[in-house]
Amino acid sequence: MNPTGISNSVIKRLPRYYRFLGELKKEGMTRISSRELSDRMHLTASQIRQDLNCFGEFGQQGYGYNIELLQNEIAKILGLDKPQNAILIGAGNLGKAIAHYINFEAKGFHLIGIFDAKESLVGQMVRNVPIRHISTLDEFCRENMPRAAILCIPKEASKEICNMLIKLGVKGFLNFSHYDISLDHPDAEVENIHFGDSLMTLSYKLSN
Amino acid sequence: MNPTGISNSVIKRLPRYYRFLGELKKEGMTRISSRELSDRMHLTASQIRQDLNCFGEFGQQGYGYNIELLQNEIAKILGLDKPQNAILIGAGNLGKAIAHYINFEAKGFHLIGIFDAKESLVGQMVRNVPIRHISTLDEFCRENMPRAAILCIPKEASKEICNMLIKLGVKGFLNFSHYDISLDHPDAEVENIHFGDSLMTLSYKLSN
DNA sequence: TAGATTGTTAATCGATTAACAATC
DNA sequence: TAGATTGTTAATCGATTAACAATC
Repeated sequence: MNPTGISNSVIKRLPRYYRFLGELKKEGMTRISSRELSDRMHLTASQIRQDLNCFGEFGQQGYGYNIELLQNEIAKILGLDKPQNAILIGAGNLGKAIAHYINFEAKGFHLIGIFDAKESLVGQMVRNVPIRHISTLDEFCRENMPRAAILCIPKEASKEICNMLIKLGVKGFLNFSHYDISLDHPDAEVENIHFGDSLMTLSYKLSN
Repeated sequence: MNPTGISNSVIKRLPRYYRFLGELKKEGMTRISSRELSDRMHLTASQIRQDLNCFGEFGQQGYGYNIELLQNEIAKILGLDKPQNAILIGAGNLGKAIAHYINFEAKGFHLIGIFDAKESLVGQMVRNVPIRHISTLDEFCRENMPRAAILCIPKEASKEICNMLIKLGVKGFLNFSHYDISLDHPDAEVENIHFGDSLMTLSYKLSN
């Protein structure tokens, strides 16, 4: 369970609902029942209704759910309507890929700065955001107060930078490094993405 | 539950055990009790013992676990000792980042090919693996029989390529695209990595 | 032998599914 | 009104935690 009282399992499913509803909208559909949505997403209708009812009553008996309306509600629940400032640390291949391909605005964030330790990268623009030198991070944060940081740097660097960012008021992390933020900072909100772990899990599944 | 009878929750924790044991080894430690490991990893000792006992009896009463031995056992369980051939589809920023930074050999795989639709990339080497044109994928697979594919391409392309790869004998996917492989191919092993979903989850946590 | 710590069973907790009355 | 489908409560299932006998 979370501070909000909603279980993590439910929250983790919300983005997928959001995506599916977006596709249905694109297909020109306007309403859908929990039953039909469950068929499409390969879940149970029960689960969908339970999940949604954590946040309110968005459907109508005998009718189902209005797709556009429901998608908007989920957007609000996820906070997509109030983007928060985020910075990206590390402009190597991975950092650049993130900066290039992720539509931050559509995911609830506003990318306001990119930082790297490599002088040669400083000044380059990625999607209208300039890469700055890591030595200017402190000052930048004091001025711009980002709420979230995306860590695309190695483990050792992450520990130090993360410590600093938390002192500067950063509350959440999208963490690509192997540094285990929560161990040192139990109150930080962290989403870990560990490619290596996913590969090993896949290896297990393919080996057994 | 899995074909192997081990629950997914357990399997997902194995890579983290593996990483922690590696660090303990680096620190020069040789043994550890479930209690001390649980303190370091912020889990319960019970859970650690339960998890490990799914696969065998690796500890000793009154002593604990031998770190090196346990790490090796987990490596075997994960299949890291028998690397499987994998190919990477899409050599944009993300694909390149993956090819550059991930130590495939250490994660149970052997990267044998990289493919892209962009002619200008063809022939470039990434870590000794040449980028090939996507039109040669079919032939390459027939000759080299890769077991796994990493999809770093957009949703639409993924659907088509994935279909083809499964026909060519690919069994597992590390999927960065929004194409929902399991819906069309229930028997494929899939690990999804959706940056966007993780960002939205983070947005939720920072908004509530 | 006494102390420590495992492997394993039993108890608890939480998440998912089923059922159904309420209602559009 | 009758049919459909929700919201919600109850039942089931699975995962985590606690307890403890076995044993090094």
